[in-house]
Amino acid sequence: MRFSKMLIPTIKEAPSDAMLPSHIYLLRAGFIQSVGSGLYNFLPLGKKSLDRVRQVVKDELDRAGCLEVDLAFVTPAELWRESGRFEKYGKELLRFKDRKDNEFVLGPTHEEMMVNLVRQSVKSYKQLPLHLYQIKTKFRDEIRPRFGLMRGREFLMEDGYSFHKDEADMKREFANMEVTYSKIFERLGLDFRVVEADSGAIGGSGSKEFMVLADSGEDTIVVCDNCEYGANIEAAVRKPKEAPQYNKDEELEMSEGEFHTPNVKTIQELSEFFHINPHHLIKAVAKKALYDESKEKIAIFFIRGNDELEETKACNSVGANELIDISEDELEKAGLVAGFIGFENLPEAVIYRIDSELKGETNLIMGANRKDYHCIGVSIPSKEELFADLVAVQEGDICTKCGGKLHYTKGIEVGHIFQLGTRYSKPLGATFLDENGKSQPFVMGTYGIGVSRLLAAIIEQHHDDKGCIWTKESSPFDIEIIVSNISKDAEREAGEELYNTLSSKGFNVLLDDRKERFGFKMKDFELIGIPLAIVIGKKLADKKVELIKRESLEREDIDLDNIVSKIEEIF
RNA sequence: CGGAGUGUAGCGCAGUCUGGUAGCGCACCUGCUUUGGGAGCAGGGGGUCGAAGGUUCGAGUCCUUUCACUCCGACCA
Repeated sequence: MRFSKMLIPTIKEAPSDAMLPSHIYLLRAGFIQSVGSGLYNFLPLGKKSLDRVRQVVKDELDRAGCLEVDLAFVTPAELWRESGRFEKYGKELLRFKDRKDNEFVLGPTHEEMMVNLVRQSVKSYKQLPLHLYQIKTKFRDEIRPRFGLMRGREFLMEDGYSFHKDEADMKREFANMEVTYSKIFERLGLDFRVVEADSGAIGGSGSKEFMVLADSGEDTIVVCDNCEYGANIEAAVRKPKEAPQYNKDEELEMSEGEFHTPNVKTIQELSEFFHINPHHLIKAVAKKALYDESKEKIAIFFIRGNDELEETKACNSVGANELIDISEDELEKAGLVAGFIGFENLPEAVIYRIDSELKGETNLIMGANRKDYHCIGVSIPSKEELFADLVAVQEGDICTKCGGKLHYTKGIEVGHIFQLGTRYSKPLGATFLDENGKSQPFVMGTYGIGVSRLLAAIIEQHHDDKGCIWTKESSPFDIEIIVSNISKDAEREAGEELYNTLSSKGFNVLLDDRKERFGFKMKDFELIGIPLAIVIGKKLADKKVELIKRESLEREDIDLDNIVSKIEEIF
C-alpha cells in the first residue's frame, strides 16, 4: 500500500479530552475518529489493526474447535423477558420499538439468542458438546463512556457460548478456553494475568478474567507476590485476619450489656473511647438494595472495624441487582440511627449479613440501635444463612494459597470466561435428550473477548513518548519503507523495487512515497508505530539502506542486496 | 444521577468581564525555493461563534431556555 493513496490523517495535537496514551495516539496516528460519546469510526489503519486482531482471535478459536456464526444484531425483547434479564440488565440495555410497536433490544451480549438458536436445532446428547461464537459489534449504553476504545458504547467483541451434557464436560471446555484465550493474548504480545472474578449480571458460578496489566486499567486486581494467585478485588479472598496479640493480663474480657457512648459514631471514635483495637469493633454499612420491579430494601452489612466493605460481594450476598447509598433521613425513617447500628433488635423490614470472618467471635462492640448507646460483650449468632464474604481484601493481607503477601495492581479486562451452568437454558427451556432418553437442560459456558478494547490495551502496554508501538500480529502493516526524498529518482526507484519484492514475498508493506520532508515522514512512522522501517536515503550512494526497529528506535545499515533476506530472517 | 467545566474554521485556542468589521497557531489550496528529524517566502480558501428565543439601532459578548461534549464520583462481562 502506498502512503500517498491511503487516508492516514495524522495530527500533531490531540483533542484535549483524550487522556490515555492509547486514546491520544490512536486519534493522532489516524487509526480512529471520534463521532460522539463512546462512538468511533475506524479509519483505514484502525480497520487493518482491528482485522488482524480479529483474525488472531478467530484463528485460535477455530483451532480449539469452536464454530463461528453471526447472529441478528437486533433481538426481540421477548427473549430477554424469558431469561429475566430484560429487567435485570438495567439501563445499559438499549431498548426500542419497531413500526409495529414490537419491543426490541440492541444486543450487548447474546446468551438468549444463542440459546434460542441451539434449542431449535440441537435435540440429542450426541450433538454435544458444541461451542458457537461470533465476532460482532455490540452496543451498551454506558452511563459514562470514556478513554476512547477502552470503554466505548459501541465496540467489537467476540462472544462464545458452549453447550454440554453435564457439568464435567463444561468444566473441560472452560479449561480449554482458558488455554485458548491465553494463546490469543500471548500472540498479541500482551502481558496479562488470569484472575478469579465475580460473575456480574451474566450470572453463573466460577469465572475468570484476563487482565492486561496497565496502570490505566479500570479494575483493581489483587495478586500474590509469592504464588500465581490473582483475583479481581470483587472476588478476591484472603486468610482471615489474625487478632492482635495481647499479654495474658490484658486479655479482653467484657461483661454483656449496653454502654452509654454519647456522640461516638465512627469506628475511630469508638476505638478511642473504649481504648480498643478496631479489630474487635463491628462496623455497620447501610445500603439500599434494589431488586426487580423497582422493589427496594434496606440492607446492612456487618464487618470488622478495620475492614472495608466490598460492594460487589455485598450485593451478591443479598441477591440484589444493585446497591446504592442511603441517606440518614431514610435510615431514620426505617428506625435506624446512623452511627449506632447493630444486628440486635433491628426493624423487621431490614435485611442484614455478617462477614464470615466474624463467625464464632465474642467480646465485640457494636451499635445498640439506640442513639448514644453501644452493646459491649457481643457474640456473633450462629445462623449460617446470615454469613457471607463481604470484605475487600487489603494490601498486605495474607494469601490463602501460599501465605504470601497480597498487593494491588491495575488491569484492563480484555477477556472473561464463565461457567454458566443452566442459568439460561432452564428459563428458556433449552433441553436435549440424554443417554437415558431423559430431557435435560444444557449445561453452558460463556466466553468473551473485547476485540476493539484490545487495540487500546495493546497501545497502553506498548507505546513511548513518540507514539504507538504495535506488536507483530496487531500492526496494520509488517514493514514501512520510507523514501527519504521522493524527488530523487534513485531513491524512489529503489523504494519501488523493494516494495514490489517484499510485497510479492507476502509481506504487508506500507511505502511512504509522499512528497514530504524526511523529518515529517519519520515523525509519522514513530507515531503510527509499524514495528519495522526501511529508510532509503542518502546512504543509497553506498548501496546501503537503514533498518529501524520501532520499539528501540535502533538503526542498522544494511546492504541493499541483503535487505530482503535480512527481513525474512526477522520474520 | 450528583459535583465541576467547556462549546468560536478540520485540530489546539484567544476574543465574552466593558455589545460596535470574526482572530491566532497548526492543518488545507496555489506558486517558487528547500529535502536526513514535523521547512521558508508569497498568495489564497474555509466559521448560521452548539441551538432556540429575548433585550438592543446593533449580540460571539447581556438575559432566558435547551442541546451536546468532557472531567471527578456513583455505575460497568
